[in-house]
Amino acid sequence: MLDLAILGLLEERDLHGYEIRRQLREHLGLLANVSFGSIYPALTRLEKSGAVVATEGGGTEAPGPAAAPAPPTGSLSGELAVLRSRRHSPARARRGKKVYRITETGRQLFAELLAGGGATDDARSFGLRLAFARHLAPQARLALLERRRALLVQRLGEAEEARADLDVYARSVVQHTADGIARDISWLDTLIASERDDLATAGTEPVT
Amino acid sequence: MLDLAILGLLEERDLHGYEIRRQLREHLGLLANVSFGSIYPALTRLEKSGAVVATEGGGTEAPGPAAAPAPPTGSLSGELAVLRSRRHSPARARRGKKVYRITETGRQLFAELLAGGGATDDARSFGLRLAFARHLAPQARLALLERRRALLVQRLGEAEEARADLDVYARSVVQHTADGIARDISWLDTLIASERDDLATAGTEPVT
DNA sequence: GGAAGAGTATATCGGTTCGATATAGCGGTG
DNA sequence: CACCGCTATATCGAACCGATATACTCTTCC
Repeated sequence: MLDLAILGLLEERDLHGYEIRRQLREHLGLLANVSFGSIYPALTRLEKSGAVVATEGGGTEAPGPAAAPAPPTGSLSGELAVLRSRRHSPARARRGKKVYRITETGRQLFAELLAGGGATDDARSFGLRLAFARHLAPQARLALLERRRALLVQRLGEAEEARADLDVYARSVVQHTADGIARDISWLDTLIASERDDLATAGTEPVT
Repeated sequence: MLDLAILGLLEERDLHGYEIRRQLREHLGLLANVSFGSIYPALTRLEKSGAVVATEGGGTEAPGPAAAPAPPTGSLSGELAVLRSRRHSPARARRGKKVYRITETGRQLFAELLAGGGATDDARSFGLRLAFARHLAPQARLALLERRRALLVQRLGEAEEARADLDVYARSVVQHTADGIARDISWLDTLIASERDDLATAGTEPVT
């Protein structure tokens, strides 16, 4: 689900496809190494479903190397300005750069995906969800962590049942993977403890 | 690349689709949790390319050399299924059960995939390759491990470059992932050392 | 000054995998 | 004997990837 990742980035600023990919690779490269063959179809998809809108931005923005296409905070007027400039100066606009903005529908979808909506159990989805967990309510965050923990514990149990007649290499791979899951679980434990701590102190000491 | 996994299993005994899935889940469940939606197309694919042949139904064993579908030592359910089906439905083999056998072409393909033929860099492919590494020549095994190690070291380096302005959650995920890669590397180191050791003792002490 | 190359940007194609679903024979149990 | 769960094969749509095509812009070097 890279819809989640895209919406998460758009939640902070408007971006175009190329920038989205760069940000993902730069910040979450180990977690989500996405290709254009995924990004652009995903954006089209999201646009079709109304979660984002594309503004044909030919914006004469600062052409610096790190030029973030984020418009000034006056969002509506910015949008109009872009449209107007597009209308008035036709041809240029560096080959139809499409800047995407998240909509209200998109924010709802994001919240739903984040909370575990179209729940896919793979590590990447979870990692992505957790990476955007600051957009989640504290108790939802805790629920996410605990759901993940329960899943991993179950998986580990199933794996332990049938550790069978494997040769050295296969056994080593399986053992290493299992160790990795155990490590994930104890990592989750520290996160869960920290969350609980936050909840408790927020509850008992509302004033600092 | 689950072609690799399928061929690897068929390398040992003839199997049908359902059994292949079960074996994969049972033995390598953490590594390759495959669904039927992948298995059957893959088998069709492999059959079309001549890597495997399908023999309709239960009976008719051992016309070819050495590849009897049921060696008596295993006590595996596949064996039992074959025996059961043979006992209860002699000629018809319950709704066209297709048993697949690997061909010489298939063995070549397997060797090629194992050595890193259609090289995909994901963890699963590598895990699968290593799990079947006993079919590999010692130096090819070593090369596989070292290639993987180099890749992971590079990835880790790239990730370290850009550890930037992330909030607690995103940073935790990224850090945890990076730690996992570091752990993978040191695991590979022990495997590499072990392989080198084997090579050395095999070289200097050809007689045990 | 202009050719070459690197970087920015969007898009499509074929192929693989997944999850869900359909179908159907079979064994055992209430 | 009717039902349930297991065995077994198969297909569908959607998602993702890697490769590839296209085209514009900016810098660099001769």
